[in-house]
Amino acid sequence: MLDARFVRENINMLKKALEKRNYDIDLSGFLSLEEERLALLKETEELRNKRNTVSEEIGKMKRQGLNADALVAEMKGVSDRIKEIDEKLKGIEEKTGQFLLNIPNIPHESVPVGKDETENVEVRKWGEPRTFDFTPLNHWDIAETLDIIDFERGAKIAGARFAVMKGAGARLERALMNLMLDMNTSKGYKEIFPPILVNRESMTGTGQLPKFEAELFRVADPEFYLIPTAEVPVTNIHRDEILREEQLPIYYTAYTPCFRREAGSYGKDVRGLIRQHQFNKVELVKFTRPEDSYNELEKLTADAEAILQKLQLPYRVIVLCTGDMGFSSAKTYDIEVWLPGQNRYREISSCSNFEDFQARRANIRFKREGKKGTEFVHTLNGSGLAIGRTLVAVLENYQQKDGTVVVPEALRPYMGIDVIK
RNA sequence: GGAGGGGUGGCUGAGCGGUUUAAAGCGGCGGUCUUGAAAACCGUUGUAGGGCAACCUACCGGGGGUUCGAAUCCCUCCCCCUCCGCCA
Repeated sequence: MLDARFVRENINMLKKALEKRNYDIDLSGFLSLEEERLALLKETEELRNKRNTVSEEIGKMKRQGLNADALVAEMKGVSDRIKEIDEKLKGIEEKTGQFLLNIPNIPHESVPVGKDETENVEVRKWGEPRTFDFTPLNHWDIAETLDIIDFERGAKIAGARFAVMKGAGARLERALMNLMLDMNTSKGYKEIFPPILVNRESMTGTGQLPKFEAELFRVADPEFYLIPTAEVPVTNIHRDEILREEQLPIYYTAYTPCFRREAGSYGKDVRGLIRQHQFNKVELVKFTRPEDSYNELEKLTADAEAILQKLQLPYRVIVLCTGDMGFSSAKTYDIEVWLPGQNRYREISSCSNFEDFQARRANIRFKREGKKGTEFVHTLNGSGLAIGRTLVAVLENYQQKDGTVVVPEALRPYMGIDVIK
């Protein structure tokens, strides 16, 4: 969310930013609403001031046994007027609040301008895609032969976009989770295991609500939302808190299952593990001082990359252009891993700096040493990494001609075997 | 699921319709004293919005109501604690 005063004072800059992001939002109504709101605010505050002083006076008179009926009658009128104005204010604030909640973040100046994903820019590449002396298979074919992922039974038990992991498949899922958490915690990230059902306030705090309700699973009674990413519960750990400067930066890492409706993705990635309603992910979350956040974004991205390097999986890093960025983000790097079965790079991690966008919504502030007042922290997060997609990458990159899969060196202590057969 | 108790400033904890602009203590910060520290003593101590200076307004779990006036009374929702029941 952007600050109302900021929007008021930077309306032209905001217009340009929205154009770059392909957002068509009419800003003209906002300014007049704000004008009305501030005028009403001034009026009600003046009336309250009058009521406060006169009410005190009435109290004094009554204690002295004097008659205060005239003042009481007058204040009755003042109170009615206050009520009337507050009613109007509430209506206006409802409108401006909704308006602000639906404005996306402003892209950082270093983000390339572009209309959609075709204009994202590659930043770097790591590793050489392996050359095969046979035609590499898709992971679902590999998995079927090895009997380690069961899509049919996943569909029977739950539905489309669900899978059952079996034997070495289940073990591989767990091995990846442990490797990632071990690597992240060794770099100073504190391990968190949060609730995966959360309330409405938390979803609003990180920006999923109110705009993206259709992409979430919801439990009806009592009402909860299933998290689409650990970003939600972990960022909300510090909702409505004032942190001390010396606590920053805070690094958290969390494994959680993630749940996504994938509404509107019909026909996309219908086969395999790439796009599931339920998937596992290890997440990295940071809270930083504003002046540190872009440096921390580079470090966070590098920490996610380190896992792919450890697994010897080729990847590239791209910076998302203004037209392809997420709603809450000011800058996003996607890490894409090489998938021989699809002969292309696929997203395996998304690392973003939200600046103070989430912090303002979730009211996460900090106090500088020896300075008056508070400031919003900057929040960042990134996958480190999506486990299901990493498993796909391992299967496809380490497959052999005979249908078996070599276990990457780094995973052997966790798997207890060298080859999945 | 049943019964009861409770949510007040960084923490503990009073207040239960108008000298409370939220008492007191602890903690924090500044000062006096001291070679230094501790103790003692004095002062200070939240957040947000509006004017951006004095100042004003709001905030005692959230929302609504009664009243000239609400932390205090009423309604409603949420959360926490204790006991019973059930149960990983």
